[in-house]
Amino acid sequence: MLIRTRMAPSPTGEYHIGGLRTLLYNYALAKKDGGQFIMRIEDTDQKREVEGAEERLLVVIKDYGLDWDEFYKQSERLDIYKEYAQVLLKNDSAYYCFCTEERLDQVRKEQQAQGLPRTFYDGKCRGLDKDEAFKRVLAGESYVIRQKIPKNEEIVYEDAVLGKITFNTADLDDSILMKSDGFPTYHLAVVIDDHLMNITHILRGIEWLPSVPKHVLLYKAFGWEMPVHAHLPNLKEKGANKKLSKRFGDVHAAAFLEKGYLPEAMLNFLMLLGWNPGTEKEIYTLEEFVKDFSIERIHKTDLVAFDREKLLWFNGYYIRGMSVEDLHKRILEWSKKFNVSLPEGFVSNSGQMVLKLIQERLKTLNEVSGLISYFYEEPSLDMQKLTEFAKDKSAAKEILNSFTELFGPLESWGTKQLDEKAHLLLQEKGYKPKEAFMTLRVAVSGVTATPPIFETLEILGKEKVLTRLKAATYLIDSQ
RNA sequence: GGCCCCGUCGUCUAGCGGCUAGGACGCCAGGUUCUCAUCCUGGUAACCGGAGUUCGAUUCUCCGCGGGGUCACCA
Repeated sequence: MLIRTRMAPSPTGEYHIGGLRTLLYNYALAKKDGGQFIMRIEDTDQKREVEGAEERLLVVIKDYGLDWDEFYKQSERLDIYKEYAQVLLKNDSAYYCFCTEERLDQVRKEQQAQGLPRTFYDGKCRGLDKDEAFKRVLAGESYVIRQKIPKNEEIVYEDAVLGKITFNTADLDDSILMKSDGFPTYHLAVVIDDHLMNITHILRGIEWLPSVPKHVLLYKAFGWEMPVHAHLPNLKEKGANKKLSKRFGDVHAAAFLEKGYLPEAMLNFLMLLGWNPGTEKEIYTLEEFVKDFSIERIHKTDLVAFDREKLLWFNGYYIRGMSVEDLHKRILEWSKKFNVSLPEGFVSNSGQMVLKLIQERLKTLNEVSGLISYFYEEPSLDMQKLTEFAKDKSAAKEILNSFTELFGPLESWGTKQLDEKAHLLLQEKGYKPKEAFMTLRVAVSGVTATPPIFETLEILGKEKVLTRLKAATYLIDSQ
């Protein structure tokens, strides 16, 4: 039997990074043996729908390199849900309920006042005569359809990850299946759709676990076979037992892309949050993951920390592993997509020479600008930094003058020659490597951390280097 | 609070009765070195607690403790 899985997001906001992980697992399970992955938009709550959310969510999923084989929208399937709700009504698994929201609020308040451990529907309409109820419906009275939960019945369910779980229907409420606006609730729609779409496996967040018995009952009422269900641990912030929160950083899948995280790095990071191959392999392409993934190796836990430091490491790892050409191309595409302006010199092919120097220092693409700025614009010099490596101001100035005299007459300008000449100079003048090179580094770049100095000088070019040495010397003189 | 789930280094995890409890990120130290980064080497650090089963429990059972989820005309 071919495996068919699905992802069923609601267009109620920006796509969450945790959703991407669930999607990834479902995707891998289906693709592993040539099955299908289905995308289904669960837009049955008109009130919560956010303008443009559906489109953005589909775009971001594709931006991460994932795709689907079939696509559905629940709002276009309303007739189907109505039809199947009738089946439930007929076989006594559901009933019409005419209670108003005001009355339900009132019931809840009373129950709370009584100090009951939980609130529940009091079953006022549960025993209504069927013909009587139908007449009221025909008369145009507003109604919902509720699931008729059997009293005190054990429901045993086998979770593919968690194992056997037993529920009792006494803990369940007669929840609403069909809303008064004619839209189904999640419980009804999900069961009907998963069945009609031949979904064989459902991997979803563990927050859905409590609704399983309702679904079991629904499958039973319809006489349908229940797909394999498996519940996944949720993502939390590292160090806090809280769901991912903006307070700690990005939570939207799209935001990570904008920051300059690579899809393949993010996917690799996500794969290992709740699953592992049982070997020590941690670097995974999507293809390899699809091949190795299995439900059996999903970790049985309820919360997994989203370690942003490890994500950063993965991203740097993937950046370092790329060819300079590819990385350069990726950075240009990224800057275009997110309207990030880069120096013209960097955008041109010669930018690759600069990129080569900073590649191993890059963790996210948005760090590029900060790391390359002094190659393209004059750095602002800080007197303190400029002189702190030499004995004093005049020593710093002397060092800069020596380098100016050394570089000025040079006809060829390459890393190797510069290196040799500079070291000869140090010997001759008796400068310590650190004081000389750090002073030089600050003078030409404005910062204390750069790629190796001679490579930096080579790319900067003789003209710029001499200009900056002059500027640095002036600065010292002026103070 | 009722119900349900979970519990190995700080974090992600391996482990499926007997291991010096392994790997990765982080952190620390050393090496490379003019800085940063990379890279290499080494190190740090964990079985929630208590009973029970057993010759032997991280592993099985029970209780406790801790954490999480859920109790809507939201998904």
